[in-house]
Formats: sequence, structure tokens, C-alpha cells
Amino acid sequence: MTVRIDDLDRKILVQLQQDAGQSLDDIARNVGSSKTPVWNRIRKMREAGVIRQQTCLLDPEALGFEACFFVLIRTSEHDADWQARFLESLKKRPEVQEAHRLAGDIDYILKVRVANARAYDVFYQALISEVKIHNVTALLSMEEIKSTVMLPL
Amino acid sequence: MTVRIDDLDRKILVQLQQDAGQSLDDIARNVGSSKTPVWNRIRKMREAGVIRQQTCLLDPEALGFEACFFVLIRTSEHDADWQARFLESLKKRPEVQEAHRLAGDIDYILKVRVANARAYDVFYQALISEVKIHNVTALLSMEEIKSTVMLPL
DNA sequence: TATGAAAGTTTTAAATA
DNA sequence: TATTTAAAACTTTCATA
Repeated sequence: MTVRIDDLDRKILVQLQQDAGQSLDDIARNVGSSKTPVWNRIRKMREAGVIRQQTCLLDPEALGFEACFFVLIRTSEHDADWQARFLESLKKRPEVQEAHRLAGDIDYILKVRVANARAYDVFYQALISEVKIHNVTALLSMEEIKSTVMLPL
Repeated sequence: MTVRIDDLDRKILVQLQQDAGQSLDDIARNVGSSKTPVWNRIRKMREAGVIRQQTCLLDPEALGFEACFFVLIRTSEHDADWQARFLESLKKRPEVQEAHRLAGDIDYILKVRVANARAYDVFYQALISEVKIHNVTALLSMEEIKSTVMLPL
């Protein structure tokens, strides 16, 4: 499950994060190596799960997703059964792009991407009807200043 | 700048989000079309900016990024100059994966990915020394329940 | 939209340091 | 053990029907 990542691996990952569409030849040139070693390392890191999905990032606004909310959730329920049902609800809703369980006073944070405020309300009503939640605060994004999935390697 | 996206375009985008590594032939088969129209539509959507970066998603933990914080920021400064400097600070720091300007009581939210709590503190000290910030609350993620970049097409 | 051919890329295997 | 070379299989790209 675990792999040791050396300097060359790291350089390859930087390239793949930046542009997964470039050819092996280009990657090899950019990292100062050649095709086969780069290919073998990529395969190994894929198998080890270091490299997960290869994807295209899309423009949310161009596709009609004009609202993004961060949702802070406090709950009074902390038993295993409640938690399992809550997590299931989140996982099955595609508008929930991120969900984290937190340390401290606020229990969960969600990032929710929807068409507009009305669509958020539909999501919110559905969520609270499914599981009991003590307190919810929704923070509406006015402007996406920065958004990247790149890890700072 | 704007494009009309039809049903076939949408299906192609779903495929590209799920797996940008598959061949044109596979995409064409999966969406019930053939190579040439699929290829032309992808090219158009790339040119229009609907399809942005092609990237590989990496496993943060495997690469030593063990801490993720959501940072809620309140400021007392609202003039253009302060804001410009603040945005620059955020954009140039690679550990800031997301930054949004919010409506309401909290002014900004950040998602910050670092090796550990100590690395977060280094980031935090650097940030507050660069720009004046009224109030900061850091929420530490204990568990990433869900994390996707896919839009719910 | 379909076909097909040229150019380019990935993948495997064998040979080499 | 990792890298280079080389060649087969596959993919993309684009002109033409």
C-alpha cells in the first residue's frame, strides 16, 4: 500500500498535476529522464494509489453552476448509527463536492455546488428531512478567488 | 465566450470527468456516438473554456499532506488596496487550495493543505504578518468523508 | 457524420549498463 | 536494479467524401 517516492517521482507528479494530457516524451523531457523509466514509475504510482483519477476540470459557471456554499454543521447526535446515515446521505448527493468531519465546536463542513440559491434550499430541505441536525450555517461564495486541486509538491 | 451545450456534449463531459484517460473510441462508445463528432465537440468545448485543465488527482496522505484546515477570516479593512494585497498573498501560496470571498458576516474562507499542524502555524504566521486580519478561526479536518471535483451533470 | 490514412503515442520486450 | 533501444499495437488528428 505504501511507496517510497523519490525526487524523480515527485517531478513526474508535478508534471501530471499540471497537465495530464502531455505525452510521455514531453514528461520525460520536462523531468530530465526518458520514456520507459517515467512510464514504469507512473504505472507503479498508479498501482500504489498515489495517482488516483485522471480527470478534466470543467468551468462551473459555463455549465450553469452559479452558486457555491460552504455549510457548517453542528449536531447533537453523536452515536454511530446517526453518523452512518448522515455520511450515506452526503455521499449519495452529487452536489456535495466535499465533506469533512472536523475537530472542535463545528462538527462538519460541506462544500455544495448548485445552480442557484433555490437549488441550495432544495438540497438543504432534503438533507434536514433525512437526518436530525442541530444547527446549520451556510456561507455563500461571492467570488472564487482561487481554486486548485494541485498539492504543493 | 459562451457555448450552448446539448445532451451529447453533457454525456461527453460526464465521461471526461470520470476518466480523462480513456480513448476517443471508448468515449464515443460510452456516449453512443462515433469518433469524429465526439472529437469535434471536445475541441470546441476546450476552445470555449468549458473544458479546462486535464489533471491527475493525487493521494494527499501518501505524499505527506496529513493536515487540512478550513480557515474562516473576518477583516476590518475593506478598501481596495488591502484587498488586492490579500488576494495576492493567497494566490502565491501553494498550500492554499481554495479561497472564496463570502457574503455575510465571515469575509473569506480558505482551504489549506499542509504536512501537519506545525506547517499550518508557519503558514498562519506568515499570512498575518503580511496583511492585517481582524479575526481568524481554523477548522481542522479529522476525516475527509468525501472529496470530488466532478460537477453534478 | 463517416471513412481512412498519416503522424504521433503507448506499451511491451529484449538488450545493456 | 534501473535504463536504453527498438518495434508492435493503438490513438489522435485531419483531409476528403
